[in-house]
Amino acid sequence: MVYTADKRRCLTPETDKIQPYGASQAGVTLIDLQKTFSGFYRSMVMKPSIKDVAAASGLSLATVSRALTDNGLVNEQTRQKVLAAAEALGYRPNLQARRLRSKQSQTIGLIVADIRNPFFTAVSRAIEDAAYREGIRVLLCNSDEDPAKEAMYLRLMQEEQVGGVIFSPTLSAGAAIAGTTFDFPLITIDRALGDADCVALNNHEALDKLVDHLVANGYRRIGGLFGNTSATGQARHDAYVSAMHRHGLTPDARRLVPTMDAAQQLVGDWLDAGDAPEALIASNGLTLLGAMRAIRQRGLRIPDDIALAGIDNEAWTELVEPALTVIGQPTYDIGDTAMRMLMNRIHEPALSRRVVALSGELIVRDSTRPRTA
Amino acid sequence: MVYTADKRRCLTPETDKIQPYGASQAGVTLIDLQKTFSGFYRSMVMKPSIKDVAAASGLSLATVSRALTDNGLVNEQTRQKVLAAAEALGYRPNLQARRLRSKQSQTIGLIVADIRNPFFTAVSRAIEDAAYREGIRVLLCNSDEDPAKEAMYLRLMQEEQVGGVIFSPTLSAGAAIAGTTFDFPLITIDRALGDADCVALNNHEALDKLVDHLVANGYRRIGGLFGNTSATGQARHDAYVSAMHRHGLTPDARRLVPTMDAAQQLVGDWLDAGDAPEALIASNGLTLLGAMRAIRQRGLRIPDDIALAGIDNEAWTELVEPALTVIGQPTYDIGDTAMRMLMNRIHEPALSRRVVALSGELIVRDSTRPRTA
DNA sequence: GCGACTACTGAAAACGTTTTCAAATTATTG
DNA sequence: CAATAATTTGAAAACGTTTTCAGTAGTCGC
Repeated sequence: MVYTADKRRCLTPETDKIQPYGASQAGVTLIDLQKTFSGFYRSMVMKPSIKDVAAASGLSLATVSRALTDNGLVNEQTRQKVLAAAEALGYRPNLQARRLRSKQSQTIGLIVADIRNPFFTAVSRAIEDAAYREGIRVLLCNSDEDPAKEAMYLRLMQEEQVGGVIFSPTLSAGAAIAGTTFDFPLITIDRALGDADCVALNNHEALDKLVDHLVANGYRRIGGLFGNTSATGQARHDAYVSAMHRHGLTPDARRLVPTMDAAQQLVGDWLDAGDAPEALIASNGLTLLGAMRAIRQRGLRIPDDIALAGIDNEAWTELVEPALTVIGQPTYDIGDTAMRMLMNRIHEPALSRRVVALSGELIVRDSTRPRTA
Repeated sequence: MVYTADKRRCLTPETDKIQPYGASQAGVTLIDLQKTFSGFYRSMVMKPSIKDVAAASGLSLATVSRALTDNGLVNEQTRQKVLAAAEALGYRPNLQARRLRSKQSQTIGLIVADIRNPFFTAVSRAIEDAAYREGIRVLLCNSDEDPAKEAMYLRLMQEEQVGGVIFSPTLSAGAAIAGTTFDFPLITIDRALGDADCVALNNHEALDKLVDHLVANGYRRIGGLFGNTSATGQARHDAYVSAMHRHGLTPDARRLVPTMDAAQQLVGDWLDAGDAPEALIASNGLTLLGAMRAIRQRGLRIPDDIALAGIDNEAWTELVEPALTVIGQPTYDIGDTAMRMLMNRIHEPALSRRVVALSGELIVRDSTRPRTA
């Protein structure tokens, strides 16, 4: 039996009447026929189902199903027979049917702001490694920091009956999904959200390290650049302010949409205004990049005119001249931990909320050399 | 009715007997109970199905189904009634059931070598944008250039009944899947494979541009670094060789595993050996990075001691000192085109093979300044 | 007012599995 | 050896949809 997209058109009695064929133009009919007989990727034979395996092995559906999935509920000899028959027929399970019946999708969702952000790329790679190790699929979505998209994707995850979701929410996500309960556990990464488990950089410690380092190297007027779309921007901002106060210094923080262009614009204006700080901390890779470009654009020297440090140890930070001092995030660890926590919570839903703060590593490079002036 | 993971344990007669509870330690029993009554994310009521919507609206299953999916097969008034009922009940379709019955998974697969490679990140972002625009899910897999993983993921895609797969195969993939036919169309990106549609950079043109540019700037002894795991490495190598010959120059190409570390090692050895070329072309972002590091490590000046150019206009290439001359790949275009071709082929399976070569852009920067020596 | 068509609806089958329930067989125990 | 338990199997129900098929009501043209 041939299974093609247009099977109906060619095989059902309804279309054996003159009318449909007569009504269609010659060209269309031709294409239809080609489609029908093209063996390029549609196999010509019906794919074997568990039923066929049962018939071939002389056993019942139930037994075959058990042999193929369970472990130990079936006689080893029988199991081998089933496996052999399945192999011979080239049987492949239909995951949709399996999921429908078993109510287990073996799938998790991963909603990140933008996969092009190297931080998320690294994290998601870790998540995927862990997932596929456990035979779990990952559905990846980009929210673009857009609360509407976030809500849509969360709804989608419901429909997909995912077992859980790992998520980096925007600030507004909290309000948007407040009160909503999901059929799956939620683990947030990088940013906190409501009462969901969270794994993120230890922001307080990270900003402490950066400020301490800059102060130790003689900088006093230290400015900060923090994202205004995420709880993390907020957390880093607060940590920066308190670290500055601890040193008896006056914080000078600017909040912005965390994109390269916005940072370049903002830092440019800041520099042009003439009240530029002695050192600048950028709270993520993109804003650090924007800041660097703005400084370069104006022909200023780092760190002599202005020192620069940031968060996210991206490859380029080491290659630029001068190399940039950064806090390296344990990206792979974050993803791996998130996945572990998710698996754990799926099995033990009642655990109380856990927040894991992972330490970043201060990587000192030339952009924050001791102040000479 | 409560649906929890351990429903069976609490409700079936089998476990109402003393034995299981008696056998378990107190702690375990406690956790089980917590799980049962935890409303944290498992909703306490059964999710409404299409059946409930039918009951609520006083219509049949069939009509409700049609109202929810079809367009025009149902009276508009009826449709509104259904929609209202669905809304009131908070109905969400079960995608597994829908897919099982309709045999349409509305899902495509995306198998890339490594999502951490910015090239693939950019491409996959384009693919996902296009996919979600069409209401299609994307299943992302990293093959790590491992033919065994590739084969495994392709089999997985079969089981997922995906509508199609976009794939960046290794060189050996061809041999591995030769003769195999899939139930879905395959579009390869970046690299060719068998008779599958392909969309990639116009490698010949790209290498021509690079070599021409270097020659025009006075370089003669131009070395090349090319990956040995992909058809693309091969294609770029061949294009390089023919471009060199066209100029009457002797090619000096090295093949390697295309990773940063391997490139750094190889270029380091090359430099140490004393026969380093005047200019070096690296065939992708990772090898370019490795080459840059090796050159830096030895304190050599670019381009005075050795000029450097590559393929892939990654953000860092512009920021390093000196900025690097590269061929920028139309990454977003590649993904977008691949998706378009896939959709097209799903609808018209019989089309003959199409290979799309997109032009890259030569971005001239300081690393290939005219030769002064 | 009749036949033919159209627009709409519902009952029931189907999709390919897993799971339940009960039965049959074999092993274990006192 | 009888009684009980454990192991292994199969028939049939279930999962939540879409699709087929058939039917009913309304409309149109003559």
